[in-house]
Amino acid sequence: MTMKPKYKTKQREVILSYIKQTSGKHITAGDVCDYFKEQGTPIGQATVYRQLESLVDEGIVNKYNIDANSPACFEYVADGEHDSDGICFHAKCEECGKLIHLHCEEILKIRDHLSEDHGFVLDPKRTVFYGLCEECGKEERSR
Amino acid sequence: MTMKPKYKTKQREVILSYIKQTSGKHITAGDVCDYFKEQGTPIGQATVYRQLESLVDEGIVNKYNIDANSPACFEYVADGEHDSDGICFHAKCEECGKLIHLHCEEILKIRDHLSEDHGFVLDPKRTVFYGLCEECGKEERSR
DNA sequence: ATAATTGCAAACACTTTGCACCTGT
DNA sequence: ACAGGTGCAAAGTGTTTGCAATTAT
Repeated sequence: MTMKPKYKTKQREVILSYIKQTSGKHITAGDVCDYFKEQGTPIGQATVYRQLESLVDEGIVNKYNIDANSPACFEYVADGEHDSDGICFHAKCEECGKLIHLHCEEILKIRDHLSEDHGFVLDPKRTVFYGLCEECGKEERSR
Repeated sequence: MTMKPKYKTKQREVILSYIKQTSGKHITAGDVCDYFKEQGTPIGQATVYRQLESLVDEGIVNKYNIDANSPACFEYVADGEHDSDGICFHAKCEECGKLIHLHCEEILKIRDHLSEDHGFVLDPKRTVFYGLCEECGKEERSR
């Protein structure tokens, strides 16, 4: 993984540029296709999937599988977070969809535990903690 | 959720019984279909999906969406664990696809941390740790 | 020149649905 | 009797793939 693309194509450029524009939001492969179709410069869906895949491999974009049967979400990795050795984890609220960035130390302990006791090398780029955020958790409890 | 089924059918009985037998393992809807086909008592896949769905609604079975593009996994909720908030976490190897069950205590700490320090209520059913398993991690390093 | 990328359409895998028939109550 | 369940086949989704044409180096 993390292999560089060989050629710099028009499609790659505009897809990356679009995904940068939408920083902070989650977009799906379909969103990308739709966007370029609307722009009058459609890109084949196979290309979109392939480019997104390689952007993920390169660590430029994160991919989240929210759940089976809903399309995968992609999100630009904020500048500065690249290659940061996985200091940033993400937690996503299942209720409101909010994405929380976890930069804290504690989280790293789980990584060490998995590594030491289970021999499992955790990949923070791909791992998302799902659950309920503070607000939504409160609502849930008050019901 | 947690609505009771109306009728007690043959299919429901045997599906539940099979899923109890496989406690501790993850099985897919396809596994269930295959099993009964091999037994010479096939059950329509629509029925399997529908019954699994209601077992999940009833809290008798847990469903895990490991990732898009691989089938959903089902697992019998061990007696006594019902409603117990789920003690089992999962780690999936990005390389070989192996799924590891994490039943250990340590993992629960992350849950407490997220809850106490971030107000985030982690959902173990939905959360999957991605990374490299022991074997694949070794291979990676030896390259 | 030649290796990679594109894009179409077809293939795929998993899951859901429509509907006529069967079963449990 | 009749609500509910079954099972087939068909439709739906999201994603991947084969391959000939195109493009970047």
